[in-house]
Amino acid sequence: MNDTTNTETIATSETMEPTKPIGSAEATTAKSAVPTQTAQPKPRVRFAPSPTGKLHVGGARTAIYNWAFARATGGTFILRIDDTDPTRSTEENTQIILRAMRWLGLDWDEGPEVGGDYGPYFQTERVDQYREAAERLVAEGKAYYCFCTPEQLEADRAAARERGDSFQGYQRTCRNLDPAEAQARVDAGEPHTIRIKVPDGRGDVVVKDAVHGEVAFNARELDDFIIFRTDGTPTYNFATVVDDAAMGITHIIRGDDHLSNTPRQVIVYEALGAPVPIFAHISMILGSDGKKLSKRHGATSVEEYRDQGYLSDAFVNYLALLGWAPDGESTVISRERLASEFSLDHVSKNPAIMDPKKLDFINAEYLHAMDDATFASDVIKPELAAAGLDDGTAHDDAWYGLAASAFKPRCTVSRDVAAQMAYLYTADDALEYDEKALKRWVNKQGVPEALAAAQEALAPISSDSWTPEAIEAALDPLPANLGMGKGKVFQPIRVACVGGSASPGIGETLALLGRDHTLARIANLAG
RNA sequence: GGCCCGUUCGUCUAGCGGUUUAGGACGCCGCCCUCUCAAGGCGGAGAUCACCGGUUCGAAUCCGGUACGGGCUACCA
Repeated sequence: MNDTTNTETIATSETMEPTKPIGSAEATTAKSAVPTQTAQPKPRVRFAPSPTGKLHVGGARTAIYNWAFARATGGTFILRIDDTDPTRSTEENTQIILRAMRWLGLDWDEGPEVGGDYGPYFQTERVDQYREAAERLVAEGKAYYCFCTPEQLEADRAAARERGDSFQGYQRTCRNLDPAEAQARVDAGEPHTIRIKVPDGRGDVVVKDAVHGEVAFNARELDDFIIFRTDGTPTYNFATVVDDAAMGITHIIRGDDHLSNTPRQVIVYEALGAPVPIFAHISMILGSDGKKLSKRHGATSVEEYRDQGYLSDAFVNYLALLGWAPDGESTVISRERLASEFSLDHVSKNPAIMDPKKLDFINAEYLHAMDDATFASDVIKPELAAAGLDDGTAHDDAWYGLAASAFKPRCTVSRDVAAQMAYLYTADDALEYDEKALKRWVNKQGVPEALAAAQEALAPISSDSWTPEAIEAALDPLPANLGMGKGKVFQPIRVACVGGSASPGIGETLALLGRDHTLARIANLAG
């Protein structure tokens, strides 16, 4: 019956008309519209995660590329939840994924919570469509019932292996069963699956891929794979295609672990009579050892990165550039640029190793680019609150602004800030001193004199004029007066006030600490 | 086993037959700034473009093979 004996490229970009749902408003208006051949249909892309776990970095990058492609081309970005695996899919995971998508700032035009003309957007709610499509294919002779048991299949496979056959797939045992007889067995309740029929004489299946070019597969290597299981549920390779066809998806951007499955899916598109989309298979993200990213390598889910204090913009920036480059120069690229310049032809083919150091660098760039007021309100206050140090009312805006300018350049990740500011919130007599700092700077000759001199110089400054400038002006003459180096004088003061040898400039540090705490702490150490 | 994909500094990449002594960024090292730690400025090391053959006047760039890595080959997605 199928005699398309050709070796043509089938996955051409031809007419990529989205199949509009019957009766939709657009479908009726489209009919009356003047036929414009030149109008390039807007791309429709989708991100279709399975809620079998959290959103991991690889999935996040796939989502970012889909989103960016849609935005850059004026297309539509669809979020669909592929929850056909009932044993592993959970509602909780769905929520985690939606939350992660929102945190990443990847707004979807159609999908859960926003709806759309091509819904529903959960595969479990579309099962009728899969059933209907499968039965239609059976009726048209493009698919058939298979009564082989798993044991039988396993035995066939083993036998093929024994024989040394290069093909170890399904032997097409049930392919030529008489349709009427098969139907009778089905009606009698015999357990069965439904398999797609790879057309006889089908030449090479050529997958048109925006990042890999054209990839040819010999159709004879393709299995008559199962599209419906014995339990009446559709398999991934079938459900996805039915959905993508029904939703009018024009470009499928996904992980390259799917590349080998693509010719099978192309067979389904053809059986369905649907246009074959353009594919873009992007590489995987690997851990530092070049192996698949896993817990061993550190954080793998986007929520872990969020919790560690990475900025959404920076995270998206980093992931976007892991495998895509607008040019050879840009390292920091705004979301706006990503959304306007992204293109599939600059996506690299090779797997990318996740580099936490570079993520840190980019995050720091974003942090440092914030103005002080924003850093204070968006980073310092929430972080201090989360650490239980300050509910945001302990100081006035000027103080938080000063803290921002003092600590901002010292942070690479938001969460750094609370740890760095902790000494500003401990009780004066509970301050812990770093052993090495004490040894190196405090237990030295001349230090008691220096601390006493500092106290004397600072005491006259009133709380009202306790500013970095005033403090520095007061302390500045001390080294010369004491005949000591600056470090010899300032470091003991620093250790006395913060407990360690690292902090922002002495003026800023003491200003943030406040007059009373400063004098008390110096007195404590001078003892 | 079969089929498919990939391979440029440690890492992410630019490069699409001559303009390349292979460019940028992270990281690393050094110098400057400096009261510490950062930040910032300047500079440096770092890639025989996996390997072997071929095409060409000329190849990182095109072709073939090899090696190594990865994927698919499931009634997983």
